Amino acid sequence: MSVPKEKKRPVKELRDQLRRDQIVSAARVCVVRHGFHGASMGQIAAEAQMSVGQIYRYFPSKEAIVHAIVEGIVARRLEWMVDDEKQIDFAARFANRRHVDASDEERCERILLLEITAEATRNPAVAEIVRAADRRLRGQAVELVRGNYPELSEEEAAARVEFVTVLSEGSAFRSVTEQIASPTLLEGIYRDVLQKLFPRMTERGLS
Amino acid sequence: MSVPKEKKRPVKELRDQLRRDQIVSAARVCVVRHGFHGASMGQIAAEAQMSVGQIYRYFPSKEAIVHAIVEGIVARRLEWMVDDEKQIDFAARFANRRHVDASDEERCERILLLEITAEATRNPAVAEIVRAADRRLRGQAVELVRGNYPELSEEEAAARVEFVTVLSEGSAFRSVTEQIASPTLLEGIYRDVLQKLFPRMTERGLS
DNA sequence: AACTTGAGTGTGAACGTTCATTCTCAACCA
DNA sequence: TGGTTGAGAATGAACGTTCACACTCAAGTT
Repeated sequence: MSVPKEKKRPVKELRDQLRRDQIVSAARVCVVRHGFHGASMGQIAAEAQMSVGQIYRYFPSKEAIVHAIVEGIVARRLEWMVDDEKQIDFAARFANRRHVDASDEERCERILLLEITAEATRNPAVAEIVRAADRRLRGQAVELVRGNYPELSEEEAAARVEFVTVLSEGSAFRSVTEQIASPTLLEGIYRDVLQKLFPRMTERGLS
Repeated sequence: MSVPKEKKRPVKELRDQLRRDQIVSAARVCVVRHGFHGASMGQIAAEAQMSVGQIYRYFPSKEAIVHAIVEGIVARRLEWMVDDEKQIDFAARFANRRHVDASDEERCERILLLEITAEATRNPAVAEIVRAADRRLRGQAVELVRGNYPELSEEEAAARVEFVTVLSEGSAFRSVTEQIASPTLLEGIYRDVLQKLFPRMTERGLS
């Protein structure tokens, strides 16, 4: 009885994972459209092109889907920072990121981050996921900075990282509402500020 | 028949306004606790210590209450900036605002702003209220800056204002989740950056 | 002074929906 | 045939909203 299982499990699990991805992806669309509480299972099912009951075969509850979305977002933020090819570039990249008319995908990520932050203020489980990711992200960033700027104390590095994070999230959140100021000038300011915080960065980073 | 009415109208309208304030205030509490979609009329009524039906005497719908909350927040942001006693001080004040453990009231305002920004990404009416307030706020700030820094072009002033706004909203949003970095160091960075953008500010502003 | 009136103020049950979740049952492989 | 996969009806709770009905109280009528 165990032999056939061993043979079939891998393909089944792969398929299941694909299905879960499909559901999460559909849920993301619905959440962007209607918010965490506004997105109904019916809408998610329709978007995923399957029946409601089907979804419950892969997720125990709506809450679990929400968690999956949250985990996906924070995971992407982590790897986005880590695999940025050249270490400290992330700061420069962020400076440029803004105002170049973002792809739909990027816009969704920002809206979802907004939604998640709001949800984290009242949903302890979500808050914990966000906090955990935040800690890892921060730790990694501080390590990176200290590698490039050994003269900085850990505290100083942490403060600068926090500042850049504020800049990053602030610009992300503002970019989902209105945007008027000249991108060129604004980018100049970002560059100046980041240059001041990370002097050796721009030599490589802004190419 | 008209004489008694004329005598009673003012007091009635005052009382009605008080009532509306009471409802909005209760709704704010519920929205902070459960989000715009999560807050139910029943909860709001309980919080306001009146029956559900009573609320509908003062507001035509839940949506109307949401609008009232949004308008309250953006109005407060506007006047908060305007009546800041000394013009450009708002930037300095913002630099200090962070990390001094905020009052509950301030925390609520931030969470609501978060909620509103999220709602604005999908509710056109809310989006328009936010946009309108944003335009007024930005206009006012740019005017202020140009008064103090006539050497700046309007575009340059607008870009600096936008940057400060990003900083302000970014710090507000981040302060509702986790906060680790040293407040002192972080404040130093804020000060440096703002000093660079508004050189004549700190002489007065940070006292 | 006692009574009637009627508008204003209040309640909470009821309505029609919609929600998340569960259940049923047919179709389909092996 | 037995286990998996599919759809979608059933369920009960909760939602926003409405409504019928009570209470209050000052003005008007005897």
